[in-house]
Amino acid sequence: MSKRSGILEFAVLGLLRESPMHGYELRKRLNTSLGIFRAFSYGSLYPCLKTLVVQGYLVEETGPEPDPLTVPLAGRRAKIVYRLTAAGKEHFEELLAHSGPDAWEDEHFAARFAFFGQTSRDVRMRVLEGRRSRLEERLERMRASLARTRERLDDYTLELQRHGMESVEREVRWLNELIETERAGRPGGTKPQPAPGGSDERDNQQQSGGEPGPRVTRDD
Amino acid sequence: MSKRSGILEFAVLGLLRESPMHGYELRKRLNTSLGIFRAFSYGSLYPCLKTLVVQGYLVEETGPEPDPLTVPLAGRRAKIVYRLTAAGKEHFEELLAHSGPDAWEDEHFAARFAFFGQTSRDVRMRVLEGRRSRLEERLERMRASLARTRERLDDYTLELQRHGMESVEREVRWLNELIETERAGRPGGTKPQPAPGGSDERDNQQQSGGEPGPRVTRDD
DNA sequence: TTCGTCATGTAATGGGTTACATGATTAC
DNA sequence: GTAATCATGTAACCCATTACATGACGAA
Repeated sequence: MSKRSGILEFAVLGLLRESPMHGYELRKRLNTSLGIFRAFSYGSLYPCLKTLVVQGYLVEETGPEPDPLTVPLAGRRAKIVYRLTAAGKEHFEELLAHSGPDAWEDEHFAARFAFFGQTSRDVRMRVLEGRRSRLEERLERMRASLARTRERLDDYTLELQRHGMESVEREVRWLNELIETERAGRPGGTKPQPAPGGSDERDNQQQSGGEPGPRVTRDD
Repeated sequence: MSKRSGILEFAVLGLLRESPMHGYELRKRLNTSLGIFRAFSYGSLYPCLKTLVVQGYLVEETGPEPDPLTVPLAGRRAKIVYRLTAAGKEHFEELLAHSGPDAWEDEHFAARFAFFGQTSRDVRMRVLEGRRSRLEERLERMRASLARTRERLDDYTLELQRHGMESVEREVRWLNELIETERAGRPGGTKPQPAPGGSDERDNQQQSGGEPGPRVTRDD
């Protein structure tokens, strides 16, 4: 009942950091706005919110203060709006910076990336570089395994491996570009709240091959 | 204790179809040879094997028949070699053909693809096309969501979505090529046991952009 | 004789899902 | 007044993981 450590918690804190919301709305944003996350269900979202409240990272606010005078009904079930506390904000900051051992895995990385707009540049750099080196390890192992088993596998398996490797390679290139852009960006050390003006030189035509990593799954 | 329905079961059956193996070896092949699968742990593998035995899809064979005369030791703990039964083979075939609702998701698809060498052409076609239409649905939703929220998101979120969409688009193109190759291939309807001779015209230079889909994760 | 690797397992836990149950509000 | 969708939740399960425990076998 206490150990919440998943993408969901992270994403909830991140979204709530931008503005208070109630559960239903939260879930929608999880599925659509961010584009990255697989569709979390209410079955996981609501319990998660509860424990975050218990931990003191969130506070519930019952209803948008509808002026008790105009709404005399007693048992009126109101929307529960969740607001991030100071402790919650701090906790989120820690999660961003801390970078546990699995922080570079696909979904964890995607989740972090999704909140880059709220992240300081040095943390962004660490995340991007961490992800990159994780992918490079992956490539290493794939290359090794491929060399070991070459010719002993049928064409389909080979094609699958080749395809997988290319995907990873592409993502590495993508990361390289992002890192370079990041390096060249305004040297200001922190919080570019609205949006990073950088990365505009090259328009969105077709170069700059975007790639595989960030998992996109179905929303509702 | 009865409902085994995961990638693991599928992969185990598929690997065992090629040849009998014991658990330890099985796990290694799961992690490396196939390249696709995330590293399954013994904690999931062995229980899985047990239930498959109970279900009659596998039989255990204790040790490689080391000739009882030469090895008189009584309690000699032997390797347990698992062999696919006829029922097991049939079951695997069903799983391949059946195509439940989540059969087109990333890992399920990758697992199926990994056994294409043992799969009939029409099933291969169905799998590839199923995957493709699933991805196209995904694209549809992504485009819609992007159109809805354009300009209201910061550059990073946008970049992430763009990147995600490109990944999906690339995989669609990859599938298109595979499907075309499949269509053009030898018209023989079934089991190209060793390897499909097709898809050789275009060498592995750089066209035919391979892409994102099949999840590759770390092995041990 | 000790270390690494092969080899097999179990118990507790984790992070999520589905299916279900309920009720309020809005649009027709 | 009824259907869709907004809104909140619970219980049971799923598929896997980690950490742990055991032991055989080969090579240094």
